[in-house]
Amino acid sequence: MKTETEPGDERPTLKTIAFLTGLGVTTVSRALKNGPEIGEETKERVRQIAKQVGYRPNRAGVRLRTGKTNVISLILNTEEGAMGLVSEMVYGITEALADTPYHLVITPYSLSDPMEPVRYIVETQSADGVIISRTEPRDPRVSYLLEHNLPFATHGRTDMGVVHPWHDYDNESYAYNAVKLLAGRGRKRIALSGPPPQLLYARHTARGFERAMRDFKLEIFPLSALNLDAPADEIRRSGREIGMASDRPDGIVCSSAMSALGLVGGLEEAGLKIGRDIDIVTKQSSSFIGWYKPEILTIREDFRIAGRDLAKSVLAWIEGADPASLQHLVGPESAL
Amino acid sequence: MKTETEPGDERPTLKTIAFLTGLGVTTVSRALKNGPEIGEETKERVRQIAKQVGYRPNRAGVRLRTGKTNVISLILNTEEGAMGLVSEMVYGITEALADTPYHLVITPYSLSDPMEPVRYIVETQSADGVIISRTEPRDPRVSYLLEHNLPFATHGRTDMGVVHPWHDYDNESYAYNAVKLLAGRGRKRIALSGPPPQLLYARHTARGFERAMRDFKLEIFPLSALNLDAPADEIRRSGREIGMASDRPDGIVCSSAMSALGLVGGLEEAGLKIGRDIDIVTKQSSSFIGWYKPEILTIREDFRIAGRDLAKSVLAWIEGADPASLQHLVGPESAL
DNA sequence: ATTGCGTTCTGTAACGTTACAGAATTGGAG
DNA sequence: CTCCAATTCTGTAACGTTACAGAACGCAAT
Repeated sequence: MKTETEPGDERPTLKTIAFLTGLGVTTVSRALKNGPEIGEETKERVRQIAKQVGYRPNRAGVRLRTGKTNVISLILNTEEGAMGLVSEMVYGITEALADTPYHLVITPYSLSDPMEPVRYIVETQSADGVIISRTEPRDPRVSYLLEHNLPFATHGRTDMGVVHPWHDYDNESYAYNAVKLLAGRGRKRIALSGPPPQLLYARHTARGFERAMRDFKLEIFPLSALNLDAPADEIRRSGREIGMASDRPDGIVCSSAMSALGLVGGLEEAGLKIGRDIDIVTKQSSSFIGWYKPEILTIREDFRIAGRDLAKSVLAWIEGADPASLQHLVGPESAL
Repeated sequence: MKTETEPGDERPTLKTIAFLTGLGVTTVSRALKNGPEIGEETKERVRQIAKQVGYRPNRAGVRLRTGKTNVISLILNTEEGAMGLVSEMVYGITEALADTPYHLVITPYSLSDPMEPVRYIVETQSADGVIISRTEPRDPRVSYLLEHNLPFATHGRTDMGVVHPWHDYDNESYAYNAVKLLAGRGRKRIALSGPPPQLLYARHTARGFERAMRDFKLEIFPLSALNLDAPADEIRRSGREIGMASDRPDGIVCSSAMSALGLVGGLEEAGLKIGRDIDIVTKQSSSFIGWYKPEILTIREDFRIAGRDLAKSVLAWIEGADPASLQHLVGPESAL
């Protein structure tokens, strides 16, 4: 016969439903998974009762039995300062995970050992998939995860002749469009304040910039030593110097809102008026630039879209999709 | 997706250690928990082997058996725009969780149903503790969690005659110090651009502001309709109007970096120079203000500390501490 | 000797789930 | 009527852990 009496007070389990329907636990389990060997009528009845008692599968039970964690892990470097990036990306990921059984867990790492969280996750099997930020051109985490068959997606491309899902902002297209914007406003001498040269997307940015400069027949104002990783006051000083130079540019393409702010600060110190004497274009991930200086031209980079896309790709890979089909280059103009 | 099963390739469990030591699984379990009924020598031997084989307890096993999830859930509103806040707080939390078995999972909610994630966590027992942001003076989530005996901590105080752990920035002290700063620079007519009045900390801010204004015998420039929730262009326009008023203030205390930027934009449009004609003080949670306008006076609000403190409080409550002892008001001057 | 007792260890069962092998019930086909 | 096969359901075992009730042992007190 069946089991003892059910108090009804506790969290409902398969057993509860089995008791209420008079079916076996196994049958209930199969029914809720819409298994083919269960009668349609029975399935419906089980589903009804399940909804009535508010059944929610116990994650620990599933995980113990099947090994499936229903967890996506976002690996974050806690030392990076990129403010808006993290929250927006997290929001995007949670959006993509909202109607799935997946949870998002944040796994931090310090620059002293970037491999640590990845190893932890693999060794303890604590996630079904991983999202990596701050991807490097040759990223050891990527090789490690591939070796251990753990699905993942990277924010930013790699350059190691290996295929995996990624999402990247189309910085080439950004730089091209930025120049185009400046050209449209009649600017002639343009400078580029790009990312640190060792990063892959510095190359993309430079390529788009140079292509546009050729296409629109503009003059490049060289700005070698300056990049986003420079300290605030240096960028600011650099802005002042640029502003005071006799052959100063009348347009600047900038790869981050932060450095744009620094430059603008310096340029204004030098007595220039943005929008009149010089135009500056920057990427913006949140709207705060508009709060202060609407004169700064902006092209959107949406990290929420990035998060959503990365999460979707990991899920797709988990479900067996071809990783080669999960690589997305998203430009300023496109919406996902 | 699955690799070949190699003999020593499996993840070690208690059974593995039991086999290696010749002990029973129970003994091994008790030994690793440093239980009193196990011989000291045995414990040491078990610990050694465990370390050797790299034993890590299986979370699903523990969770299924004991109900302990080792999860802290951070409940986030995905519609809020406060950029730096989230990432810094997340980092702070992960710091506090770093040397514990706890994981951080992000649970999002939309403004349309703030109770949803809290209910979910309680019903599915999916966390041992919860951290709540955007706390309201009378917060239904707080009552609900108290009712269901789930430990939690709130970012911001409540006003419902009920005791629970919280962490709050001392906005009264901030406003007082901000005025003091302006007074020290010889400013006489000060305006306050505070938080939306329905929020609890608007009251705190106003109190500190008014107290300082009395203490330093300054004149309040009234600024009724303006608060942080106003749209960007309105704040900007407001700044311009203030700047052009004949009785304009010579100092402004501002509750957020964003609105400070808007105001400064407007003031500069009106021809004022920050630091000469008028001084403006704002809270800053990241250093980006300094990137653009070093003339803006800033007082730090550290969300990383907030995250760390909140996480520590939740853990302490879980371990049985008195919630009344887990309430921290952190001012601009104090470090935790 | 027997009893009692503390110390140290052990086996069993259970948490909720699913894989698997098997059982009961149909409805035809022989 | 028997037999087969498809359909639908069931019980058992296992994932890794810990609570619990006990077992084996030495040792002291009766």
